Amino acid sequence: MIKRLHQENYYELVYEVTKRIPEGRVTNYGAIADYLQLGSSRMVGWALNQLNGHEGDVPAHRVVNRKGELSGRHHWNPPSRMAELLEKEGITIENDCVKDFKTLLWSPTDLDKNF
DNA sequence: CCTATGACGCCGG
DNA sequence: GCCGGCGCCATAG
Repeated sequence: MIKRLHQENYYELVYEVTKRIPEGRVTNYGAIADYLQLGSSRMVGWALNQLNGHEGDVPAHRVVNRKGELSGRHHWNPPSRMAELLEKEGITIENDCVKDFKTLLWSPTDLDKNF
């Protein structure tokens, strides 16, 4: 489990999970919070908010809300950047929403299937 | 210490 | 399925 690899603070754990979202797929805040047992999906948003600009190798654009909406787009500059990154991976965005969200949704629990 | 504020989500009506 | 209410909890002030 990831918690064993990096027992730092919770936002480091959030970044670790986010880095493992496959290209062309997305996940939501709640799925990450559940997997890490954070107790609140808001904490995932907080963690990603700390990146603000210097995302580095963390594909934060692949995290959307439970409906597939790009609720975090306003925290990018420009705000359209989030959608652009997703479309670059072959994902279609309609009305700030991931098209075919249901089928593109990836869950961190898939990681444990390898063990 | 206390209140407000979220890149959120569940539940009930 | 669409709201409103509420629970959640780290942070900021």
